[in-house]
Amino acid sequence: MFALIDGHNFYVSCERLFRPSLIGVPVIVLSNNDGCAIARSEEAKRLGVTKGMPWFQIRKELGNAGIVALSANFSLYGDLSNRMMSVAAGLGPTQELYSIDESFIGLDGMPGDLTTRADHVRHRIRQWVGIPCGIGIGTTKTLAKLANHVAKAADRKPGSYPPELAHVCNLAAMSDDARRAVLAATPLDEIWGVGRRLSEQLRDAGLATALDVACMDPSVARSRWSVVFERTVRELQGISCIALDDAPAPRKEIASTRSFGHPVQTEHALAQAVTEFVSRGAEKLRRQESLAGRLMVFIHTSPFRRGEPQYSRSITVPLRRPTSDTGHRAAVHGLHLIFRPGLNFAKAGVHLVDLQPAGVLQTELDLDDDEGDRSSLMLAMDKINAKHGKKSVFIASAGTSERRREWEMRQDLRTPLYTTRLCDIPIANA
DNA sequence: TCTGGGGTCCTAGGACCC
DNA sequence: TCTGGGGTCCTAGGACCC
Repeated sequence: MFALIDGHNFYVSCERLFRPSLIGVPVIVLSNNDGCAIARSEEAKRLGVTKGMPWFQIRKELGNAGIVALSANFSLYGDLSNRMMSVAAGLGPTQELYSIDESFIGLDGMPGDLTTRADHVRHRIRQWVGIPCGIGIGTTKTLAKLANHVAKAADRKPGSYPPELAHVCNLAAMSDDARRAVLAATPLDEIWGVGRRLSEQLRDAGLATALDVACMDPSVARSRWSVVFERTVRELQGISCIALDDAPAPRKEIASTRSFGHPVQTEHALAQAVTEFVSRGAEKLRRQESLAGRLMVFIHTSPFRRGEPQYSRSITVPLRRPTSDTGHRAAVHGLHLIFRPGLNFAKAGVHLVDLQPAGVLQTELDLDDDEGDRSSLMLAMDKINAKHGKKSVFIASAGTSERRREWEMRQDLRTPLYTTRLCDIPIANA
């Protein structure tokens, strides 16, 4: 038995916690670079702001609708997520942190009425952390996910589902008929694992609802589509195929990529950006105690600028030996091999791949090592940055603040780091 | 003028090697 | 006349998730 807890319009709820004046107002949170809407309040959704809608388009179409737009404040969301998840953990014996605003809870062996218990946890999160949540319960993760959707829709779209399913929806506690009715009222694209493409194909095949998928023959799902979809069908039938993952394996790949605030033409500016991406990736690498065996660099122009020449290339560079060194020059060398002058570059990034645990690396004789062992330097950097704030020390070739504006992203509308930076903590006046 | 970032998994073609 | 098969690596792209 599984529960899925999620925070409603999570980023918007985090912002409203510290600015109650935003309650009842259409609010959106923008992606990095203030590009497009990644979170929307209910009011903003009702105005017609769609998922991923570009900010310039929102302004053009809804400029005078009173929408408040904010730049993403991931330090704030991450901190509130930790608080929410630690309270959510009280629902059952095991927990999987699925995303910043969602968590699966394993409920096997829990005595008593799970619906009531879930409702208590929901209220506790609301009271202790301040984030409104919904909870879905089912015998498989896919059903718990679907139940979570029902809990949300029953509250917000009157008539979509029976109103008593709002906030907490326990599919496992329903009669077979009631559960079938819920599945029959759920459209294809609300099924976990069924995206835009697959739901199109399923519609063409004559299916319309989650109930239709649940009634499919799994072997047909497999032969006509894929093993992944077969698993989805079985999960909807109540056969658990996806286990709770409460101890996730270390990442297989670490990416650090950014769109630029302005088009970038020079190799010099790209090299600064790429250098910064490597340091960011290497920090994450050290945090999970891994080393990268290879590194991939890519650059590309903006696919949205139709009239302009397009260019997109990537290159994978093997590292002389696995490393998590912030200052690694391989990315800059790779960049040099794929760079072409005379283009407006819109985005670049670095993927660290072939990750392996740092512990098992055999030491070698450093007969021709040009960099030497810099692990203590990295340790010192991480400590300084942890104590004095991000980027207190950094690689100079990533550019100093004066000269990096050329590629740095726009983020003009960010709220303070209310909970993670001392000088940003709000002061309440008595 | 202005369109995110970070993941996983899968597929496919070409180069290269034996 | 008749021109293999299997493997790896690299690059590229698509589908899905949040």
